[in-house]
Amino acid sequence: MSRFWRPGSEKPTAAIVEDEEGGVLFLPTSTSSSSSSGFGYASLERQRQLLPVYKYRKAILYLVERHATTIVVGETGSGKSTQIPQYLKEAGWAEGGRLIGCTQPRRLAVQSVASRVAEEVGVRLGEEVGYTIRFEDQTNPGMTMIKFLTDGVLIREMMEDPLLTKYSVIMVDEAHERSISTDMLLGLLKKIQRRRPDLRLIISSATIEARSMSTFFNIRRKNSMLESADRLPNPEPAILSVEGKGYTVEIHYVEEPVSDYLQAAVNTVLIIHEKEPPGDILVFLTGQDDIDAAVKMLNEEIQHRGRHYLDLLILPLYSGLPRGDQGVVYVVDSGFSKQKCYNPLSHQYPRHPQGKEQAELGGCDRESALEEFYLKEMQPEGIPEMQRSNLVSCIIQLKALGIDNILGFDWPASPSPEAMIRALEVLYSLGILDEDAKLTVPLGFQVAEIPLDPMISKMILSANNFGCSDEILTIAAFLSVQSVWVSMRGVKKEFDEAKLRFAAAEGDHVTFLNIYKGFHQSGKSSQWCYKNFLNHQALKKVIDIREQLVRIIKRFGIPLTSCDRDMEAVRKAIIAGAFANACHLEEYSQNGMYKTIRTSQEVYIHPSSVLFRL
DNA sequence: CGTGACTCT
Repeated sequence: MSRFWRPGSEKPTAAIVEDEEGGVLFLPTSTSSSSSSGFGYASLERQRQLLPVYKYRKAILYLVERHATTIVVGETGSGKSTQIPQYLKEAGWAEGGRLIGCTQPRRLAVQSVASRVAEEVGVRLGEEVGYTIRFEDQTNPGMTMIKFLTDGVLIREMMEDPLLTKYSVIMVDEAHERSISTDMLLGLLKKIQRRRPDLRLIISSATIEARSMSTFFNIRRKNSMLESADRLPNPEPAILSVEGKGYTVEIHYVEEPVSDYLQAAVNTVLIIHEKEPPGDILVFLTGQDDIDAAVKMLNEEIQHRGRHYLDLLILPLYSGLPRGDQGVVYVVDSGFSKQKCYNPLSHQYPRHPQGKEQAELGGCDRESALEEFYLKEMQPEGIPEMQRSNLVSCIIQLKALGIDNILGFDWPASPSPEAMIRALEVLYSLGILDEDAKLTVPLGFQVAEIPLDPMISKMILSANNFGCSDEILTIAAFLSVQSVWVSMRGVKKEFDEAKLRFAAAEGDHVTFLNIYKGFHQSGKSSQWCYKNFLNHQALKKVIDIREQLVRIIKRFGIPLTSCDRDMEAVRKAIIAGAFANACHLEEYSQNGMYKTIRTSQEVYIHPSSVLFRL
């Protein structure tokens, strides 16, 4: 390896341009804009050097040394996520037992980036290079130098260590996604920076939202600090733009809008398989049900077409599944994504969230009018999630970190006062906050420590009064996974029968207890799940969450007690947490209409409930 | 008779 630039040594000779906001902007010095496609069988080291980010190695290290915050803008594929942490380690940022942290919004990304980096560094995952996600800590204290983690885990770590003293640098990746936890993390890191001027932040983003990020992180230091200012990093953020992708991307558009986007995506996959050279194909769809449906459709096609379709291996990939291997060549992007939209007054999620009526689809050979549509009409980013979400969990976490003035918190995107007040109301009515909006003792602090929706946490803590913590922990774990039922297309009758085997007259919560019992008796068998139309993966997650909850309540000194068949106790505990959602049946309604007590909102029992039409 | 946005702790 050639020489590394170390912090404190002479600055690199790259083109530096002062930008209007006082940050430093590096422009690419290389004139060759050619991008190589594919890395062939080059060595790992050679592959690293071919990544676009490699040209900016010195610049990045220089900026991180000199600036408290560095904003790195670069397209997917530039190598930011895998390379920058390694550059930092090579430059000495992990020396003296310090950690280089790199956050990702999703668990899958944490695992795959971490294992790639471990491979490049040439170490076993979990040693010098590790990762932490919920239920899985692959780090070795005293040994780990680069640690990948979800931003949610880093926020949790702040409860133990509010200034994150173990970290010398924290890189927040995918900041352009503006997820609740990323935005919250950015706000908290800004606060930490005031107390820890030595901490370096790297904000990594795929889009030029860099300017607003830069304004957000621009902290004016007080005069009292001027004396030591020459030893401290510049508080004004630096912006660095990484040009290039590292591989070529050809984009093809459909010529006309398609009526069935799923069928169109499936057809495109078949065309690529038939006509293009071999390679893995990644298809982006909006959710688990569409993914499962597409897998089924493709497998049926393989059955029909036979022969040279038999080597087509169809694999689903979503959060609920274990990680699949990488190595993608073709991408089919349906252009649709699902978003939540929260109304603080009605507390409802609209069934059809805002979105484009027409989808784009890669795969055909010619450019078309739809390309223009794609470029003009499809917004790259929407309203940050923070501004369209229920803030109950978010507020309680900030409170637990000692941030009392929620309305005055410095958010990257401030939520509406209505949404904040609604969340404060709910927390107050649950007894989690007092009249001064402070966490109550012990309830509020305990709720903050439980990694669940505060309503469910309240349910758990109330269960102690009714002697049913055993049952309520099971119910809480079920309420924390998507759905334990597998999606059924075409086998409705058998599905309904399977469900009836577990159905309880008391409702869905008690039904969960029956499923849990059955799953345990089966020895957690996946065969048993398959027979009963249950999602094995989801039930294993229920077990994991339940185990985590058992550990937490034991720490609080709450015993695990069962009420046996006393479902009255279970119902009382549920109501203690969920009373804000109480409704009453409209007596004269023909169609089983209920109205919420709080706002007289019309509601109906969901068709997936065991109480539907009873 | 008739449905379920996606993450994260």
